[in-house]
Amino acid sequence: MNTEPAVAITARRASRQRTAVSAYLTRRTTFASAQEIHAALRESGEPVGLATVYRALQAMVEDGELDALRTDDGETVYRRCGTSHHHHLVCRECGRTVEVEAPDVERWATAVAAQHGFGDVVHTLEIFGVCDRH
Amino acid sequence: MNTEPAVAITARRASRQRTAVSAYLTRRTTFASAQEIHAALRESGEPVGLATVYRALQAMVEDGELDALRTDDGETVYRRCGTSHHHHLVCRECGRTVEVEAPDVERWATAVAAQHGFGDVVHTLEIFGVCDRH
DNA sequence: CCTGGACATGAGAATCATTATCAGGTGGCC
DNA sequence: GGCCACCTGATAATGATTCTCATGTCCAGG
Ligand SMILES: [Mn+2]
Ligand SMILES: [Mn+2]
Ligand SMILES: [Zn+2]
Ligand SMILES: [Zn+2]
Repeated sequence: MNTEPAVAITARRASRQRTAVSAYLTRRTTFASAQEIHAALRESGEPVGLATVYRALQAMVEDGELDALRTDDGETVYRRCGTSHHHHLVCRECGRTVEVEAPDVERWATAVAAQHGFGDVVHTLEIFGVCDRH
Repeated sequence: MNTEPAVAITARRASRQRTAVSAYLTRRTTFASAQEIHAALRESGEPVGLATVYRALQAMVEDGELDALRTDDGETVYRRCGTSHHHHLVCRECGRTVEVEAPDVERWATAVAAQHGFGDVVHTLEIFGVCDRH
């Protein structure tokens, strides 16, 4: 009989590059794009190939270590976030980000979907504004 | 003295092409991408340049005639929508879309932003699921 | 420790949606 | 009809992301 898991658990291997990307996002508190991370690491003397940055970010998102969101100018940005479901309040000026929870909204989203006969529901919710440091 | 408005009011001129794009989105009930619209119009024998499709969509969004949203595979899709503020419940399988209003969520978003000292707030909220025709 | 081989890296090419160019067309007020 | 600001569309450019593939390197087993 087959004792293998249906989907192989992707074994990640340690490397200087992945560590560098991960460490960068630990230091950083705002969302950052792959390009930005690539430039910053190169700057700081620990160069990592751009493709590798993309791969590292992708892996970390899959592993639930990072949240990703697409800016309206088409870049995907990443941030180390808490593991429980939450949304973001982001400053357009400085990028300052607050994680917010919204149980009422979660309930509302589920309920309105059910009312219209929709199942298997997910939602996206982000709030953008200007923080009080401006 | 200067009697001109600070920003010129963009005068839109009528054209077969704009009419075709507009009409297509009136017929259609689900979100559609520029590429899709371009192909459909060519198919139906009223060809419109791709750049023109993009320009028409852009203008209609500016004029508040269309809602636009970015799919997670990076395409922007457009839909003729109601003019009052609302959000979307979209079927992943067939694209069926329901416009939903959520005054509680609006209030919550404003309140949570204010609590954290954020002003000039906007938010995005979309719900995706699978509708009951599947 | 050693080693095989699966996994990772990175330079560069490819992809693909979108935007910019620019030469030629046209709607609409006079 | 004529002017001309605006519009069109073929094509090139852009830019983020992904793919390729030859080369490097973890690390589980031995
Ligand atoms: Mn987060
Ligand atoms: Mn809408
Ligand atoms: Zn700020
Ligand atoms: Zn459906």
